[in-house]
Amino acid sequence: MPFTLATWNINSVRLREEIVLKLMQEEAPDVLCLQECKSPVEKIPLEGFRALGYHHMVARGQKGYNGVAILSKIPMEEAGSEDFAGLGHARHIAGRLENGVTIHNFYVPAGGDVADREVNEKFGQKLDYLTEMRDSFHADTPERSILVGDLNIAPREDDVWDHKKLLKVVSHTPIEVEHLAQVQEAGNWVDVTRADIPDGRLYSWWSYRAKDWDAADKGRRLDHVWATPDIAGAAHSSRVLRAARGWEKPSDHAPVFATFDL
DNA sequence: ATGGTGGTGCTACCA
Repeated sequence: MPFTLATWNINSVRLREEIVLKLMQEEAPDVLCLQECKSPVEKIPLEGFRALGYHHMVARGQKGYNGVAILSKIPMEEAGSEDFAGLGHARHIAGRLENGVTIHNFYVPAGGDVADREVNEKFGQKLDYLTEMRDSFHADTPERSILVGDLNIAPREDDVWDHKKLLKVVSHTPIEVEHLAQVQEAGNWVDVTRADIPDGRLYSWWSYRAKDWDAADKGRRLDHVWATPDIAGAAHSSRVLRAARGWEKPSDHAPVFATFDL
């Protein structure tokens, strides 16, 4: 049975319940992975989601910050969560669908403003988080798995609006890109989005601070869909729903989709 | 070189 998955940094699931429902109604992914829910799990507004067929959820939450959730129309059981770098943050949850596919949903630390761990503790935490992700996939090679989320890194030159201007900007520095590449290598992860859409600029995030985000188009591809090689070939129809960045009271991220024929 | 816009929950912290 084919299924469609979407990943979306929602920047408060309670404030943006209406556009989550809109996405569910208009796009109806079978599985919706959210990041930055900014809500304790028990305060996620499930009623409307259930009414649209999303009867299954696995989630981790905390008050005000972080938070990840997987909402699914397909039966799903929890498959663990990790606290990489020992931050005590709700940044990872895993679910296993009834077809045996495991989904890892990550919200990698943003890393603060300065790309130097000596002066910016948050940058060090981001690198450490990625290193521990790498080690965990190295220790336990994932199979039949999908990894999605806001990884807060735009790895390729065509994942940002200006490669040279962003080389020293957190999210596109060489050391972050190298750390992300090591996570990818450790799990043999295939970048499904770029396997599907190999050429051209592609973004999933546009700052709130731009006057006209659409016209300026100073975006970055921070949100990713990866899969293990045993199922990556089943993926197709990848896309970024750019229009969602222009919806009422938008998140600064747009949802990223992929379909798997499994 | 700087400040620009948001969310959360109390005054800054985070993105």
